[in-house]
Amino acid sequence: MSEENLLDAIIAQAKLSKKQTTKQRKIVETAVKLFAEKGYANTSTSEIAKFAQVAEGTIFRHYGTKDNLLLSVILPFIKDAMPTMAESVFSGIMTQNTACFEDFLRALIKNRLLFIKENKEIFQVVVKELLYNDELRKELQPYFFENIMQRISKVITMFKERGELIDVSSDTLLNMIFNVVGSYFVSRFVLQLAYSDMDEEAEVENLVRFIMDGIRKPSQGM
Amino acid sequence: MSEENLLDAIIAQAKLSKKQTTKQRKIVETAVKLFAEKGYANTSTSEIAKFAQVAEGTIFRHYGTKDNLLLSVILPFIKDAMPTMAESVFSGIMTQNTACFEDFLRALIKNRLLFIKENKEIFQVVVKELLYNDELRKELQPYFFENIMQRISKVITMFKERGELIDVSSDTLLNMIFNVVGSYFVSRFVLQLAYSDMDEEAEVENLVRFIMDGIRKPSQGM
Amino acid sequence: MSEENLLDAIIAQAKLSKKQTTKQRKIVETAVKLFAEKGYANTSTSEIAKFAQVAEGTIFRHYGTKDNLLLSVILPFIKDAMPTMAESVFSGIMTQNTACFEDFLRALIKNRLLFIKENKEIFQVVVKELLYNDELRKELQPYFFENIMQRISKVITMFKERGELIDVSSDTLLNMIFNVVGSYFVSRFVLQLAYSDMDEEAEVENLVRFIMDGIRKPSQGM
Amino acid sequence: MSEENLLDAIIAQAKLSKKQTTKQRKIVETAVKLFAEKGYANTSTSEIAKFAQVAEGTIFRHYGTKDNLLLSVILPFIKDAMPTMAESVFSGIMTQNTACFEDFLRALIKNRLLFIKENKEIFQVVVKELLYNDELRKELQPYFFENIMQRISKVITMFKERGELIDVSSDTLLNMIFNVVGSYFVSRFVLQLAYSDMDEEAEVENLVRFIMDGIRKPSQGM
DNA sequence: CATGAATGAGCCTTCATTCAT
DNA sequence: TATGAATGAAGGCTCATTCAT
Repeated sequence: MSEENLLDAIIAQAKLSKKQTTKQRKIVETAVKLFAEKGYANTSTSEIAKFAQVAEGTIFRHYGTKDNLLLSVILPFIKDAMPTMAESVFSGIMTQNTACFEDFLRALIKNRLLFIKENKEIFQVVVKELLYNDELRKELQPYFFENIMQRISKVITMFKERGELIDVSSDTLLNMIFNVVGSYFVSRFVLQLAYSDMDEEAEVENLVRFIMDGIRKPSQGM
Repeated sequence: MSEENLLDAIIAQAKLSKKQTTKQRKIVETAVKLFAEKGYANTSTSEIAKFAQVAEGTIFRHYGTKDNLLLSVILPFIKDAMPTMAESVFSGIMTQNTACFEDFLRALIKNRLLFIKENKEIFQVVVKELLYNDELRKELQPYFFENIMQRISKVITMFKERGELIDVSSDTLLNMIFNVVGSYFVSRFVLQLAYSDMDEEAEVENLVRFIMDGIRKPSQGM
Repeated sequence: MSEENLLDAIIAQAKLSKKQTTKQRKIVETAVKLFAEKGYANTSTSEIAKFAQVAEGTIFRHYGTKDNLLLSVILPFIKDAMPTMAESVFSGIMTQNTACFEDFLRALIKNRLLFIKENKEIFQVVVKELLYNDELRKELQPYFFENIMQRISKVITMFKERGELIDVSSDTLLNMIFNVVGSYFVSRFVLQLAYSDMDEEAEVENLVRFIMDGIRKPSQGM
Repeated sequence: MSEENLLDAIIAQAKLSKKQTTKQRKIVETAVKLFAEKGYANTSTSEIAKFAQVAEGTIFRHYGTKDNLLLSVILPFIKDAMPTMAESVFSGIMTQNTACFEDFLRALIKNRLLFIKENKEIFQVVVKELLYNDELRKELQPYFFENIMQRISKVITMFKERGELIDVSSDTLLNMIFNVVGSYFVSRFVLQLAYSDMDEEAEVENLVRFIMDGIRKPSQGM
């Protein structure tokens, strides 16, 4: 889980992923499902092999180690989570419908919600392992900050300059937003708490509103 | 991790814990530390025995199974986290300084922050295992909701009736608050992200402010 | 030792046994020897592995559990002990040389004696475990009665109708015969008591004579 | 299970048994029950301690080892089984009602049946362990032969001289009788097979008749 | 005499990984 | 490339036995 540089791994991964055989795809799919269900540590390679209808040796022929299989599950997701967010999301979102920060926030949340809904199981794996596996977290953290956080940070700074946001450091603002949105995703898709009776649209709206305005009732007379 | 009722386990545990040996204490302490560091699944009983300077058999004489050792680590924390919160916190807080919901919220956060700071490692274990271990989560959830959530929910309802909070269901309000505060605790004590340059006092104040007022700058003229 | 049906186990076993590895054969051979020598409960899998010159894991790759290894030793013997006896023995014996019950009995004893002499060690294991292991006995008993006892019972009934045997229920007759023959096999092959100075031929003859005529000296004058 | 001489053990045992505390009796009673139920090898000392409501240490204070506890269970039974049989049975029986061997045999069987019925569980333990435990068997065998077999052998010889029994060596006769009677006891009290619908009286009578006369129907005309 | 905490060797089993086919 | 038999280290757990109290 440690050795070398993560980016190298990503690149190596990319190379391999070109010629993915049917069996390889089956292996990764099965691994995702099982890791999501029971966690990486509680899933054995023999189990993966059985459900993927593949010999156990085949897994190791392609991925070398179980750790590496985990990376092969997680990295493409991370790779996708970031640049997608970066490119299509930002530039795309920023230009048109984003008269104000609230619009940007709403668009961002909707965009990520869609992405995660389509990758629910991998999201579960990533969150669980990021929390559980210190090594992995340490490796991914800097990469994560540089790509996502900084980018959003810039947007926030921009809107702050426009005077739309309160006078708190951009990092702090970013953090608050990230926490609220992140904990929403986690409790919904990982913990799978069914607390709310709102529909999704309303939930997003509520999230946005909460972030923008908090919970205090505006004094009537004003 | 499944069988039986959790409350029974708690009771049984309480009974046993009366005559705790020095070795028993040592075992639990070591288990907490190692579980926090590397997670339950990645910590072996032989490792615990080694660091606790105890024969491996001794662990099983007292706790029967590794699973049960985990419970012996987690349950006292849970038991403390809830009633303490319930009693001392609520009644104590509610009477004096709680002219408004904001004061209640601030007191609550400070109180729990103190508690978690004093039990940092166990908190890590609890969070990690709650996320990682589905069985455990399912067992603890109802117990958790009934004790904590409902109680806070009542307070929220009360303040809503006083007209201090926006017109959103108490459950939703509770959730939003819980997410913000919870994710603060998690990212600070579990993920150990050192994002902020604020001191603790300021962080709490910022949290309270964020929950109450959001991030939108009040329009100047108003 | 309990779950499921024994016949299923036999069938599953049969399927697996098609492609038996050299190592597998070695494992079973060693297991038979050691179980016979010291009993199932006093033989460790590591010991079996050592003597079979196999990694301990190999045992479990093929047999899953120690219990299952025992079954893999016992079941083929049982399977062979019964149908063989049933078919070849009965029909074979019955037709030609069996003018009377005595001839049938003699042929049966000789046939089984041969079989057990060729499977002495497994016979020891079976007897010991059948006596020692209640679960196993309960599982095997019905199977045993239906296949062996009933079949012999029919023969006995037939000869009774011919008027060759005394007027006692067939079951009781069967039991007496089985006890005499069985205890002969057990004391000779399991307890390994060397009481007799007769040769085998004479022993069988004595057995037959005893069963047929008892020990009372015929009154001279008659 | 091996060291030293068995007779010494018996004597030592006798000494101890004089001042048997309540706890000691409880321990032996429990041990008998559990050994009978699940076999020596599958019964743990902690289990015995639990059911006997005694600390585990207490068992070892009195009996030193688990092996020795087994001996403490078995030896008194053996000691009783033999002399009792020897004295009261033989001399007692022989004089009065034993006009013929059949009477002697009947009396002997009835006497032992009574004894075993009163010591059913210990009998189970003895039989199972004698079969399972080679060491134990080797130790007890000579002792057994010298005390029981020889004594009965003399009686048989006597009746042979009277011309009541067929011309087969006394040892062989003894063996045949022992096998029939023994296997009856074992299948009834150890295997607990409920094959027969006769009452006990009839069963004994049948046993005697079988031993004396076999199963062949006497030819009518003679 | 009785206790029960403590021990550590040994047990059965799992599992990631290797390698000959 | 794919297989699956084989491995052996490591894991959780049991148990007879010891010993301080």
